[in-house]
Amino acid sequence: MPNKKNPDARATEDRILDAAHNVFVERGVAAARTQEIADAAGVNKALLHYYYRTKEKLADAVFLRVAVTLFPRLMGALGSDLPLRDKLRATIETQSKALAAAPFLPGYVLCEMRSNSDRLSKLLSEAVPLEEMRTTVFGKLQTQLDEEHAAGRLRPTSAQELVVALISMVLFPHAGAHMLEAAVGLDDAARQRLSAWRRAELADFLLRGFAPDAP
Amino acid sequence: MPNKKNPDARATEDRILDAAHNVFVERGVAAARTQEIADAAGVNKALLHYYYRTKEKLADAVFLRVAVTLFPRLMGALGSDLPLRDKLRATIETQSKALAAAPFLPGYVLCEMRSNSDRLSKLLSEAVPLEEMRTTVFGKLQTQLDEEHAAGRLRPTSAQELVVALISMVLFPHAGAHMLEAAVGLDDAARQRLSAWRRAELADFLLRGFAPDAP
DNA sequence: GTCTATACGGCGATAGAC
DNA sequence: GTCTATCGCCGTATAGAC
Repeated sequence: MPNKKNPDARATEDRILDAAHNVFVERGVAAARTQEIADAAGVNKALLHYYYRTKEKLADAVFLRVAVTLFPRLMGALGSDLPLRDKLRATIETQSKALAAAPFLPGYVLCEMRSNSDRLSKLLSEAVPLEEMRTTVFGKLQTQLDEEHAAGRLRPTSAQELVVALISMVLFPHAGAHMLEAAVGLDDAARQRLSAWRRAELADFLLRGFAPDAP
Repeated sequence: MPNKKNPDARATEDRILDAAHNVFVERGVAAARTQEIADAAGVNKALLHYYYRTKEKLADAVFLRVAVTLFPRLMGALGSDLPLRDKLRATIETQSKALAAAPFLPGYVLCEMRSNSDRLSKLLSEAVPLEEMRTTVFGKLQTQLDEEHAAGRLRPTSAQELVVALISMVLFPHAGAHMLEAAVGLDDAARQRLSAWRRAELADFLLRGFAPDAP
């Protein structure tokens, strides 16, 4: 609630959050310095304390905002009522667009969850109904996969298996960008070509992969 | 070279390196505390300085030992003279075995390279002939892919594309273990099932994926 | 080579004025 | 709500004895 001293206090809190987001995503929370965040937000360190109490709580706020955006987006696409192929294409398309806008988010989420999985997953599960969404989404998807199997178009396939394959191929080239650049020379241009390929081909690629042997 | 004070000085240096390895892999370098490393090695903090001067140099030593082990292992399998399908299977098999022994290494490498890619990739490229290995390995692989294409068994496929797909599907379930656990409920048991599936099926899965459309 | 003890610096947190 | 100033801790680095 703005007061007379600053009619736009909300904006400050948000500027801090945005600044923290940028610094945390770039450096990782552990290596990030609160001073750098304050500078980026154009405020004093003391204000971070005023709004967020501690660096950890600030990190939680940043993480939560990201996760609460990304997770439902993924689940929404996977849980739609589209037929299987369209659903895969839609999911890949949403993810690709999100990645084009923020290519480093997956790496950030991955790295932070790696060292703080307990705290962060608890945090996330308090904000969104993780379990419920998973059960309904995966339930529906599994039914589709079973139908495709019955129709002879897929081998027996678990929804989890398919989703992990999809996520791996979509996120890893970005999450592991630096690693892949060193290991296989995957530069920016190549990554963009790969992204274009995924949007056009990945759904069918996966369906071929899970298709039964030709008789 | 051991002296009379400690006939086994080399062992101390190695114990420190191993302890640092464990702590760095678990916490990430930025969040790791030298005290914890010293404790784990059963020595005093001062000895870390004696052998490695700074925490950063110690981190470099740990990273380098890991990277120098993993990278040639991958390239060795990919650069062998086996026919395509066997080569893929062999690569997957080596990687799977390495992952079974050290499931968290990919996440460690990924996260460290994420915030220190310049320093670390320079370090790595001074220790192993990155470029050369890549060119020969990818050259040979590309030839194989071209032959398969000419024989009508594959669509036009770039070696990089194939290798990135392979690495993504093998490493991501481990590197992003915590993230995937939260997002899709992938627990230890499921991860093991997935690993078994990869060893048995992934090579053929990829080959089907890159196969041409049925006529 | 290994230890004890300490110096040094920086970061997160906070008090208090405005 | 925002700032200046400062505290207190903790981690790294180092000196020096053995």
